[in-house]
Amino acid sequence: MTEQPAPTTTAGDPATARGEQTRQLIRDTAMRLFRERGYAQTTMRAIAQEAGVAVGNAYYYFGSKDHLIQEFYAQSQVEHRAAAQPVLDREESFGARLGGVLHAGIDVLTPSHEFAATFFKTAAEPTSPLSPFSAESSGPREAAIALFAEVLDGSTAKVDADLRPQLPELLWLAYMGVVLYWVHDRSPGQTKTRQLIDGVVPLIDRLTALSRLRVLRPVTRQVLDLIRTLRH
Amino acid sequence: MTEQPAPTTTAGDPATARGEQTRQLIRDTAMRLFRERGYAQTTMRAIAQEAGVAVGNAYYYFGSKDHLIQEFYAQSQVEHRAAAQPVLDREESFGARLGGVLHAGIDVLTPSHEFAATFFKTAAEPTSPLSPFSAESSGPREAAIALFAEVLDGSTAKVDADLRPQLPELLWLAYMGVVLYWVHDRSPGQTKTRQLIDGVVPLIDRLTALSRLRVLRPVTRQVLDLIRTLRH
DNA sequence: GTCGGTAGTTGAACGCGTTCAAGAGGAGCG
DNA sequence: CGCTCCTCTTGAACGCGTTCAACTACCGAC
Repeated sequence: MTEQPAPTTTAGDPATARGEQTRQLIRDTAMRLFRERGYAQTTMRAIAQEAGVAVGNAYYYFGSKDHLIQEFYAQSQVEHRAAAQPVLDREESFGARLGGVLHAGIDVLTPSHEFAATFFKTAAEPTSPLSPFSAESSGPREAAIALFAEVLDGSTAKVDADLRPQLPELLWLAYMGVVLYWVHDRSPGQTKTRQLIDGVVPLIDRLTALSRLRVLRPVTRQVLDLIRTLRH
Repeated sequence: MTEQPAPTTTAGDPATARGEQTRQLIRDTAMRLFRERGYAQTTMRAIAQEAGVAVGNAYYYFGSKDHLIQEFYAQSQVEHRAAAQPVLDREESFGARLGGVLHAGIDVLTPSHEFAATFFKTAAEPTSPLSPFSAESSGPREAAIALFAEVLDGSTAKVDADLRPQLPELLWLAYMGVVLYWVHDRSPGQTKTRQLIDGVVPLIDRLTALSRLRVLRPVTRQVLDLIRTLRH
């Protein structure tokens, strides 16, 4: 408000237009209210009022109330990546890296558990741009998959050569499963989800190791063939 | 309307009260409109108008628009059970029984693919009574699990003794996974889902058989322990 | 028969997400 | 300085799901 207009761009961001401040203001206000009151209890009118703009103005920047969720989604992914860094620096074994990264993901999401629960409803709709499988979410999704590629690449694990290129995406899928469980997890502090991670990580560790075993080779092939078939 | 009141009950149904006809009328009208126009495009006003009742009357029988979905859910389960009967009568091998029952489930759902897609959004919300894991859905859920128990019991399959009691619920869970894939399946006629079933059934078949193998015994135990831990 | 109570029914009203025609503000140009 | 154009902003209005106070119809009791 009292700030001078700043000649065309504020920082090194080339996308910064005139209304960029308003965009961020609305986004931040929305995120705060979502966390404070929950998704359903936060009205677009309340967001606009708290941000000091008109209702329609929010719709100039965000196509719908649901689109505000996508901001949360993208933001969480960035925080997840940052929270995972120490783990990736510290750990060498596949299991420790995977477990650490999964726990880091839940760490980041934990403050928003209640709110995230209601928003996953929207994310589950296939036609929604919010679906983690949708084209609109490809940015955060690929960043997440890349994170799991780092988990694998930096580890000492030995994996079946055919399985290896598919594994990062499968790990991401497993992470989505963990998040799905977490969303439904009613246990205090979501302890069960932590147990799920601690239980499923050695399992994945073991299975990836076993994938090189001769007896299981046909099964491994069967799985990989199926995945290739179902690829879009 | 022109029907005589019928002394307290119509048939052998003890729950048949005065308004039971209205209830069924509203439900059937809603189901029809959902299929014709989709969930979001069907308004409560339209349902009421087509059924020839007031809007508020629909809310006397169904707590919300979402609750109408639960009717669909329950109805689908009954149809699934009926469609599975021939398979259970005919097939003896575990794989054929499981595959047949999974295909039967998708068969039943297929006419409602578009509508079901939007309604799964609501089902995914943990707080919703529509969630397949919720207490309110326990009826259809347990019926579905019982169906998969029949798949197993009537088959010639030999399964690890510790795994066996858990398997029906796991198979139901796998079915939920298939349905989740089906909901997102954009391929014409949902062919990919059919491929998923055909691919995943021999896999499950193989894995259950392998569960008795000595090398895999520790893994089997690990999985079962985890499941027991995560049970509510 | 009539009278009370419950089950069933009504539709106007509320708050919500969303739309849109109208306007405000500033940059570039003559 | 005035004009134009484009970005940004406004708030009333729309249709939706949902609520609720009021009303009606019918059954059992007396």
